[in-house]
Amino acid sequence: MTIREIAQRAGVSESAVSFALNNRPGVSEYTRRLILQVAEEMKWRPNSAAKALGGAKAGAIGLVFARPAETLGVEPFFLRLVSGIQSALSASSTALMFQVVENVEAETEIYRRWWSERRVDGVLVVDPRTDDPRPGLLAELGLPALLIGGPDPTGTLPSIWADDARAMTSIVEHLTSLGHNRIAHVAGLPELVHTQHRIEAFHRATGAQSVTTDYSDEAGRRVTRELLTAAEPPTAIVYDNDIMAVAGIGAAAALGRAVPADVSLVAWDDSPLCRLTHPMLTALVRDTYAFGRRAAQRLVEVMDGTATGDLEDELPRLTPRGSTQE
Amino acid sequence: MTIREIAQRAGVSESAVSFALNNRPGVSEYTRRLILQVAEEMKWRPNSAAKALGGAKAGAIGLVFARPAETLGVEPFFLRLVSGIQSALSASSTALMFQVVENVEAETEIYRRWWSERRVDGVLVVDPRTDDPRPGLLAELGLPALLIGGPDPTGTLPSIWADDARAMTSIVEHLTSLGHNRIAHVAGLPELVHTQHRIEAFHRATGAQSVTTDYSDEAGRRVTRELLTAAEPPTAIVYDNDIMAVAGIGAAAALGRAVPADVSLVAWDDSPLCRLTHPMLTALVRDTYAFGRRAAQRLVEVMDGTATGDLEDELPRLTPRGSTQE
DNA sequence: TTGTTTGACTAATGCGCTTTAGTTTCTCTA
DNA sequence: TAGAGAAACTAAAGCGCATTAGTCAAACAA
Repeated sequence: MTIREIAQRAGVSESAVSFALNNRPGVSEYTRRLILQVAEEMKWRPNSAAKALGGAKAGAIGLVFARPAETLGVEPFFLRLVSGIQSALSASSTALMFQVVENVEAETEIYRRWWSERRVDGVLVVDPRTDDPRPGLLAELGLPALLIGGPDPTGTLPSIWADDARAMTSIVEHLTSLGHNRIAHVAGLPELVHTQHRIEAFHRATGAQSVTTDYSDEAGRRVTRELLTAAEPPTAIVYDNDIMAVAGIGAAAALGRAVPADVSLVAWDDSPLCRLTHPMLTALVRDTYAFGRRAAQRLVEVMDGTATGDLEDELPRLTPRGSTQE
Repeated sequence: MTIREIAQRAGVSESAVSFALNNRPGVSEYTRRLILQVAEEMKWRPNSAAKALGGAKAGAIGLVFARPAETLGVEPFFLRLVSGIQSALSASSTALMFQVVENVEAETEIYRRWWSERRVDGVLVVDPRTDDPRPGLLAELGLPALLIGGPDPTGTLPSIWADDARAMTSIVEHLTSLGHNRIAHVAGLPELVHTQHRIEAFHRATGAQSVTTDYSDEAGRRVTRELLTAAEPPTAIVYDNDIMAVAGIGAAAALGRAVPADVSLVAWDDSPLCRLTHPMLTALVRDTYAFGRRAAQRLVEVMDGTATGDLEDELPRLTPRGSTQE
């Protein structure tokens, strides 16, 4: 199935076919229709390699997740994000190259490889970090990129982000409006920028310090136990992901504390997990699918130069369920 | 960074460079080393499009997940599998094209597209079904494929599979050895082949019928409630995934039934979820990472013709925890 | 009528690589 | 020492497409 066969069948030159298929001037309306019809009949599809070779476009974007193997894949976040990304990509029939690696170093290596092999036209970068080597590298390589999850502290890459600080403020406000004044925050990985934002916003709103963790259920359990057995235990706890919140609800039960009577719990990020507990977990809901979709759209715009700078996504909203009260 | 520049720098022809870089005969050892050194210095990487265009190999394999948007991504299965696949692929520097779609029809469309655009050299197919349109299509297209999760009922595609029937038997044996004789099985989607295998094995071992569901927490809760409030409630329940088992443990608690004193529960597939409950869930553990790895290796072998037919993976093993007893 | 412009189309080139067909040099054998 | 054969290397073609530079005829202006 090549362009040449179409040309033969239609009795025109290869160039005419190329013009017709790409909606370029140079063929009459009649010939264009004829060619399109023949191509349709033959179920022709452009060979992506040939296209990429000539036009210098790969027709694909890349996404890398850097996670240690053991923390892989508890969160529904990924699939939703990927799924949203693809919903935007399918319009421009762009493919997604996806890779899971152990750490950020491996991630940068993938970027180098993809770009030098011209496998992708751009990449989506997730989980911005403090002292992140990726923006610098990507700028140096000239590989178009969009940072998902926060304005680039170095100001190098364009980004799309949700306002974690305001979201944290809204959680704290919800809790204080319920009468809580001793609130704790079980944060995630300290090296992530959005963790910093949450911690700072939490500090501004409550004056209290957060505890950082590795997002694991184990950490959620341990920190909850420590908090609840302290001299002045908090009356409300905010967890940076759903896994820790679920672990926390278990730890509270094991200590004989009633949720929400003795302590209220809030999970950052909703998932079916939050509805599996008793009581169900109050959660901060984000539309990750839509987020991924918008991110991909924005990357496409960045790639063809029609957009630069940062784009703020909609604010996550709190969905109160049984785990908060008082 | 093209092969031509390397040729110029090294003072040889482009062909010589190509021979050297691909370890083909036709250049002396001395020249080969020289060329490799120059390539190394210039940090050259082959342009994947050019390579694909000439050699008709895309250097990538494909993986499609067909899931309705709302059931996306609670399971850790996916990232683990992908991660394992990539660990095998990185050796041959093959890329992974990944796509999430709504249903099997969309999945077949992706296969058509990928193959006609020559974006992939082969695909991994997951979740074999009864009346599955995919093996037929893939055979017709001539797109190399490996079925993950069960021998192809039509005998068309080579596959890699774990023995679900024997695994089910081992679970039932474990439960009967604990003294249980009224066992129920909350199965997953009835159209999946492995569900059928489990149901049949369960029937052979116990004489009882299974209940099929959509894997959701909601279904797990509902079925558990129905089972436990029946005239002769089971003393043990086997769930086809972890989500339903967790929902089940909640439903049992809501009905005032103690686990494992009143009813024992077993989850098919382990995950951190199973350790979040009280008591922790006895689970059937599979090494999904290794499974993915082996699957990718096998697909590579299938693609270059060194392997055909089915490959049985290791048997999942039961890890008893607090939820089974008596 | 002649020259110019425009539209429709074709020929030819190149993208970066692999591969086949040649060419040259060197080594071995009789 | 001539001839054959192998080894090392080069030249050239081709993969499928996009793109640029032509070609040719019809339509237009002077």
